[in-house]
Amino acid sequence: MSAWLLKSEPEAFSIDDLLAAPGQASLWDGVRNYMARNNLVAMKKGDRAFFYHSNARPTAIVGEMVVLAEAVPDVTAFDTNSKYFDAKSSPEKPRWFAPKLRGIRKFKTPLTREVMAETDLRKSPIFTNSRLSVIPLTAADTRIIDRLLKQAGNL
DNA sequence: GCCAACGTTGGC
DNA sequence: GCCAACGTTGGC
Repeated sequence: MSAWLLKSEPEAFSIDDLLAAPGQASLWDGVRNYMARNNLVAMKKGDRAFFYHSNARPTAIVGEMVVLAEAVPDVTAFDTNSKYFDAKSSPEKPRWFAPKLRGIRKFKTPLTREVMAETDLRKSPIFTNSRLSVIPLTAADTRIIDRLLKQAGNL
């Protein structure tokens, strides 16, 4: 089982939006970056995922999720009215995919980027590739995150 | 709001 | 296939 960090701008889709959705679940759609897509497709049912608020104050891990269903073609790419429309993706030959995530909890004390930067997480793509919106976490990364969350009383 | 870093596009 | 120009992301 793997763990992931998924970024979203809270103005577009926040942890509160996820927890308010039916079944506290939502497709993670609209991702239009190949590396991020490959990571979305690699996510397996039951994997852990951390919800990260980007372009926010503060930027932080704000909650925890679980992968409910593996990625299916992202239908927003087929919708000409969607801001995620992509003419190069079709139902016959989909280019973009979306897994389904379920929110488990929102953390009382978000784990800020600032705090993460003081640890070996500095070596993770969270810091070395800050533009990647779907990030695989190593077992070591996950241990650090769990430790920090525990310290802050979130787990 | 600025801008660095990075990804994508398109001319050649 | 290279690379300049351009667009976007996301930290600050």
